[in-house]
Amino acid sequence: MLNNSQYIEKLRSSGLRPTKQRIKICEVLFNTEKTFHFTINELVKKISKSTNDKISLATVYNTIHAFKNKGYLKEIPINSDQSYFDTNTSHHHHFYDESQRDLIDIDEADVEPVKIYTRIPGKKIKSVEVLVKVEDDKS
Amino acid sequence: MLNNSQYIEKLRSSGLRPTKQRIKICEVLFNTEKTFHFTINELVKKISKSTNDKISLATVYNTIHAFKNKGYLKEIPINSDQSYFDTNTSHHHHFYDESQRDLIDIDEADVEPVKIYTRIPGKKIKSVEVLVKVEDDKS
DNA sequence: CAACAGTTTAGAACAGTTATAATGTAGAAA
DNA sequence: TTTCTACATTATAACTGTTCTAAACTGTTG
Ligand SMILES: [Mn+2]
Ligand SMILES: [Mn+2]
Ligand SMILES: [Zn+2]
Ligand SMILES: [Zn+2]
Repeated sequence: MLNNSQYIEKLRSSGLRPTKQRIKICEVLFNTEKTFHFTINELVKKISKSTNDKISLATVYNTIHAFKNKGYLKEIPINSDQSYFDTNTSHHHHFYDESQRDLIDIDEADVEPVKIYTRIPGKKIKSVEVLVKVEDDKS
Repeated sequence: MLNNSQYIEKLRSSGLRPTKQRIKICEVLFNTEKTFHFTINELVKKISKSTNDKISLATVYNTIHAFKNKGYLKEIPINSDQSYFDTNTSHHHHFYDESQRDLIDIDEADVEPVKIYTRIPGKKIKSVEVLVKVEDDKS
């Protein structure tokens, strides 16, 4: 739940001018009670529903990538079909429901911190992500 | 390190007839000292190097997918650029070197088993995968 | 060996993503 | 406020990895 001047700040700090298209994208992404996961296609649909103006795909991709680079969005690797993004940028893990093709957050407190007893010389750890794939109980 | 009759068995049990193209693919995949990770593109290059016959892309994709479905290969979710596969089908985790775009196995013994204290009603866990992204130490 | 079901293949089609270049606009300067 | 310019938007083309197609080919079975 943010107001316009906060969107403008988010855009400026991502190196983007605050245009009306980008502010609309911000509203859809950040003016929500809860964080959520999305594909670009789903986001574009959400945007069309919430405005009469049409925003081009290129603008959506550009804005999403700028936010991702700035750390205002995370990309979640699921498979190679399409990109999944997350408006929850805190450190957390995921269930992936393969039947529903649905990503679900796992609260940080619900996962024992992952301990890794080996390193790669000359490399430092950037992130540790756990993906728990689930399916219908009966199947 | 397997012999031809073992490849034939792998193919048959995957629902595929043992043709010479598919046996060549088996050799490249399974006739190695160590397991390895690959993209389809890398695999096709490896195949061309090890034979004079050309094997079509469609045959490679079909065979890889049959092996994946049967569990003789695993797909590792990294990003949406392309699919990464693994001839190591045992339960293990990965480092992903973002500078080198390189996947590296983490030995099962080098990761504390991941404990998850929450479940999704009606769903059962299919897999738990840890991806540790690393980058050059200086950067 | 004949017959057929399954296989290979080149290339087309497709989907997601990125690039292009003409037109439009935000914001700064005058 | 008007003018100017760097940056943004857009439609659409290009690109890339993957899947599909349909004709030619081959392994297998009788
Ligand atoms: Mn996939
Ligand atoms: Mn990506
Ligand atoms: Zn999440
Ligand atoms: Zn591996």
